[in-house]
Amino acid sequence: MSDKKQKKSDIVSVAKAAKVSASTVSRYFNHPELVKLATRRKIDSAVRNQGYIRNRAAQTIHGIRSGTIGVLVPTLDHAIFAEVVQAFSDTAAEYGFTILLASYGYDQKREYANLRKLLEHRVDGVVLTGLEHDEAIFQLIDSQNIPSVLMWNYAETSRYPSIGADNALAGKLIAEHVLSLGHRDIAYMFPPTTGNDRAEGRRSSVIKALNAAGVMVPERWQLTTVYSISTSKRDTQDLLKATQKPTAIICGNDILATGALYGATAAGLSVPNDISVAGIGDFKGSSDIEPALTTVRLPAKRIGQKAAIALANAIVKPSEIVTGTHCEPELIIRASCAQI
Amino acid sequence: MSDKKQKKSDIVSVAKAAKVSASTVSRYFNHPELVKLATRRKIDSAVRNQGYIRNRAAQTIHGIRSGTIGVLVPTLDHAIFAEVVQAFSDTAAEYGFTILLASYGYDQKREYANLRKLLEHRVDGVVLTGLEHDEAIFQLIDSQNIPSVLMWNYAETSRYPSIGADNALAGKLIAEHVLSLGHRDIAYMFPPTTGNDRAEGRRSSVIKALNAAGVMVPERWQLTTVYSISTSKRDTQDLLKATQKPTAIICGNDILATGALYGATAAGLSVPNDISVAGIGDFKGSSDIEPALTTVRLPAKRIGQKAAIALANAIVKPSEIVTGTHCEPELIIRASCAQI
DNA sequence: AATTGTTTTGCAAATGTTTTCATAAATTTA
DNA sequence: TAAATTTATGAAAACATTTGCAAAACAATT
Repeated sequence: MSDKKQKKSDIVSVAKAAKVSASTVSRYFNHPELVKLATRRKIDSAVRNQGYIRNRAAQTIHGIRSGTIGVLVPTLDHAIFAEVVQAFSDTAAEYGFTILLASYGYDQKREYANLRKLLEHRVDGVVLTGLEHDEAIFQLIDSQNIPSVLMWNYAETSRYPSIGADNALAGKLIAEHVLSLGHRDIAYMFPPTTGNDRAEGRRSSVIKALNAAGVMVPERWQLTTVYSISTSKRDTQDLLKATQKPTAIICGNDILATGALYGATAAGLSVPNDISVAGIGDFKGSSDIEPALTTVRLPAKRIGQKAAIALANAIVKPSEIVTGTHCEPELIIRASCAQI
Repeated sequence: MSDKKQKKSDIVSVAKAAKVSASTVSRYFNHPELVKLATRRKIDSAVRNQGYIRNRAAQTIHGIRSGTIGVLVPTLDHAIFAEVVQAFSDTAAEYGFTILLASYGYDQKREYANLRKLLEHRVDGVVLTGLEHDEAIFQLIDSQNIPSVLMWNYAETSRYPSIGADNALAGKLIAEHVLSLGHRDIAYMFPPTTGNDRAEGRRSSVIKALNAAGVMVPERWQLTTVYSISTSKRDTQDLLKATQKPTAIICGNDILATGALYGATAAGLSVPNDISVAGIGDFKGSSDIEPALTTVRLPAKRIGQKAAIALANAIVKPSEIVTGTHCEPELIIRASCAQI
């Protein structure tokens, strides 16, 4: 139809067509109240039949905001991160921002490289996942002085404002719940915690709570298992082959807990009669599984939303200081844990 | 440390520090082989201690590639899309591209608006999810003539090259498998199919295969259920309250199938002895659930990778034509379906 | 040492916008 | 109706780069 001369249309070609100057067209987009209604209409139709699309890059060059936010996550392959990113992206979109996404697979080198890429694109702000990052990462962000927030975890004294749940608290909640049911022979299973301060926070607080109650977990019952149902199922089965069995198993996340549940069942034990299983996270299927999983809810959606709001505000009004927000984890008691 | 004068450093300040011209610095980045080793080193150190980060926006303005790819997905909240995006993003990153992500929640209006945003950022290419999209979307992409691919679904005659699985084939595979086990009283459960050509393709081909075998599914057994384990569990329970029960239930995806499994169990039936349950997708947990789910594998990871490769190539060598790729769905026989 | 060829470099124009400042047009006031 | 305001528009500079072209530097050949 309006192929014109194959030339991509720019602001001046629109201006020509509307018989106004480029400045006016620019104003039409950025400060429409400054241009007369009649002119506005002329421009409007010119824009339309040229199929003109503004070039964000050209504005960005002026130090104007790029309208993008950089999001750095370890992986999208864990439902919980996908959920948090989804919520973040939806909310950021309401503020007119588009998401520049990079994942680094828990690899600090890649995280740094990805951050650089995002900065090359002049993102208006960045979100990192978790509290702890390579010092180089913080320095890089500082040097560019753009707003940034840490999401997923919360701590009062984080390097940047953090919006998330206190993982240590989550660990404490579930450990104390299991203890309160009378369990003393307790195993636990966590993912590898290198470069993963979420998991580490949960783990150490679970241990602390258990120790505080005088419960020492024998080494055989301290499992480290990659994030995968099948692996945790297998590891649980192995664990339960021994004659000495724990009466409860606390898992670092609901994926592991799901695997543990299956593993226990496969080992011929009944949950929660023979053994209790607890998770952390309250993932999507956790309430529907049989038996429904006792866990601690980490409000992923809320975290994503709040993080987006905080960052968008920080970008729009750079003067106001952003503060972190604690999205409280919540103990969710279901059927997979029982009184001993 | 090297705060300099708080001024963000640009190519000329680097040039000054290295005592060369801006052009040389530009070449240092884009065509390093054109600059002498000694000069390269001078520039290198200037870049380092100024903490200079290139401005992609300023290059993009020259019609040079922006180094970004726009990814449009309905939502990240379905594990399967998260997985495909993750694979896409990883592979695209290997080619030096960063992902500009937008999700539209199956809303065509939002999909169009998001696409416009991506184009404003001058993405070098776009990926859409699924084969069918509003005509306006195709027109918009055409008008910008940038390469684009459709991922997730495959069809030989799609509007743009498609990289994905043939959903109709997936539906056929599972339906014929269930039929081959001798089932004739078959129920099915699909998500709402408006704006979701994946689900629609599966649904109609399941129906076709059943009809071809002379099986008519009574209206009561044709369920439409939103993507959620709890809903599908409830719907399944309701379905199984009637005295007339199907001997098998075919589900449009593994989430629904998981719910169906739980629902059947909750209704006091044993899977697969009393009733068989089949899914489509082979999601992460599907092999670990008890009983393990019979399903059709849609190779999400492979699809994401191949789509990224195809698009990256299309961007880098615009002359070569991109062709679609069929990533074959594969029947995965596990324990949830049995001979009648 | 002069000539030729090659490799490096710098200058200046170009890219698509926004914005400041000045001017023109429209509106209000006297 | 002229002067004073206010509102709308345009010209040109600015933004951070890239690139074509030409000059400079260096190396190789006579």
